[in-house]
Amino acid sequence: MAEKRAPYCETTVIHGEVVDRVSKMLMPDQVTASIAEFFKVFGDQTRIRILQVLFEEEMCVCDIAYLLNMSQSAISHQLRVLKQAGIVKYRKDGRVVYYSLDDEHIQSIFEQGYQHVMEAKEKR
Amino acid sequence: MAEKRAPYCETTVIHGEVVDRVSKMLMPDQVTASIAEFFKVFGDQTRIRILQVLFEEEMCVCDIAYLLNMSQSAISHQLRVLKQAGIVKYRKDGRVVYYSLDDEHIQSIFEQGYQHVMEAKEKR
DNA sequence: TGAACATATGAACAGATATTCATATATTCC
DNA sequence: GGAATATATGAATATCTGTTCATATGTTCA
Repeated sequence: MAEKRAPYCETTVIHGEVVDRVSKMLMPDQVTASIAEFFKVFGDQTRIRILQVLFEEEMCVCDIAYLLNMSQSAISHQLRVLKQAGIVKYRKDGRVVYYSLDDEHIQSIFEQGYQHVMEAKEKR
Repeated sequence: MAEKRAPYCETTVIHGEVVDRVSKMLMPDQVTASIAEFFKVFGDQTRIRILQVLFEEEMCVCDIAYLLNMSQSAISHQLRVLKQAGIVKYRKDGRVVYYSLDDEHIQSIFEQGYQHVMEAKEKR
């Protein structure tokens, strides 16, 4: 049984056994923080649009900016976020920098998000 | 060929053919916005921790707050976000409200995030 | 070497977001 | 009915985040 109360909900543990059992299965905070950090990258429309473009083809910064009708700077900033998350990689050819996907799982995750959105649409 | 330039990168379309082809495959903004909105929900550690708890078992607000050592209010606010995103559902039993998962795909998406994080760890 | 150009980056600002605090709502039990 | 309790919610606040703007970096080409 849970012996002590946290600073909150101090009056009673409503379901002590359940709490005890699940508390043993919790991931370290470091892991849950990393997972949240990873998904945060997908939680921005600009980055989703960039990824969608890169699913189709490797592409340079200027062309992405043109396609999405956004500033080169904005795209460059977001590509850095994607790069730091290990989601895209780049290669240089002269002064042109080509970005492409760096993780096979990304497309699958993306598609599951797309599916969820589409199913939610049907329900309405 | 792309005929006009966007307000940005006005000088040249670097790869006109690529841009033209991909531009025809872009999803509507409404869709990419929804996808980003969906993933945004996973982009918060508290919500990730709540989901992890609910993977194990249906649970009431007070117990979740206790388990995660957070205020009842904070948990309640986040459960609302999860509910509005169609990720969790609830049932009432007296004054106790039990939350559980409302989408089978969620666990799969979560696990892919977990895998990515773990693989990223190995690479270091 | 210098002009042109593709990209990167730091600072600043505006808008979004998570938690706290106070309080409302709704249910149970005496 | 009234006290206790589980949850929900609105407002306020502090922090985070995305874009813009100005500028730096690095490459090409004349």
